[in-house]
Amino acid sequence: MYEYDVYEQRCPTRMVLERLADKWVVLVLGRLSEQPLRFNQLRREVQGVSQKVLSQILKKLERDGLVNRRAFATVPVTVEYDLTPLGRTLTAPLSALTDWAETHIESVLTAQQQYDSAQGERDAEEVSPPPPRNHG
Amino acid sequence: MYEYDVYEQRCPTRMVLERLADKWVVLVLGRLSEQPLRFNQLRREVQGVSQKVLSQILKKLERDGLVNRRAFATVPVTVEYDLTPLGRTLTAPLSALTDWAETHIESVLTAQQQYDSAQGERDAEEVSPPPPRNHG
DNA sequence: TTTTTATGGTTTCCTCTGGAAACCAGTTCC
DNA sequence: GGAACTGGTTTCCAGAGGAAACCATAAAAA
Repeated sequence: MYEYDVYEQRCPTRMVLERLADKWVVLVLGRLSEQPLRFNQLRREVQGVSQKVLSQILKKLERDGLVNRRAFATVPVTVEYDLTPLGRTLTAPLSALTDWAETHIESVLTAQQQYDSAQGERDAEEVSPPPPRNHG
Repeated sequence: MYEYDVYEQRCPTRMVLERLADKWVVLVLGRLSEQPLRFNQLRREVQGVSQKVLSQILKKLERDGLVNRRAFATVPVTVEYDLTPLGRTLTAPLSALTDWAETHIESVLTAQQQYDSAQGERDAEEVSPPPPRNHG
């Protein structure tokens, strides 16, 4: 509806897409969709995130209204993160992505092997002779 | 199935997710899902991509078996890109992402404004008194 | 004739982000 | 007296991304 279009460079929706289309964001929101987690729990679950990036991401997600941050006055301070109702509406779309990765990984690996092994043939690249249509 | 898990750092599915969870990849595949496009057509449609990044992405997507590249021996060479059957299985999951961005953009913008205007209050941050559970 | 436009890229340069690791404050465990 | 836990911030460096130039070729425009 309206004039929003992610393909336009300055559209706010583009900013949102840039936030979501990030490997760490997908993984963090995926874990939080299962249960609330604390900072270091998240860090261990999402293998490979640095502390810096994780805290940056959580801050941005909180600002976007996708993640909720609660601090408890325990001995070492306890901070718990969980999804907001808005963040929950992302669970299905994002898990569709990770699901796709896990179900089609074999096809992708096969394609990569074929591509790599056909390297020599592409060096003698053959272009199709007939022009498809004019382009001006 | 099996032992694939995107949350493990060295899992091949993680590599695939890293390819998909990229703003340019989402936009490129989104346009190609509508119709085959040539290089410069894509460049104009996906506003903001540099030529370098676009060619890098198309090469990787071709290697992953998601995109098909065909060259025609026209006067200036014509190169056409379109989705493979495997790439087509990504159309629904990816358009779910862009659709989310366009339908929830208002909520996100509102959340950002609230977050920014409540900046002063968070400087005097109040932690919840009761500890939720022990953590060791 | 010279300039401009188009094709599809590659290469160079520079900035900005991401990752690794150190550091910080406070308390409990050994 | 350290070591380890909590949740981060800061520093430093390498690598990725964006802007722009460059490449070859040909048609169209001036």
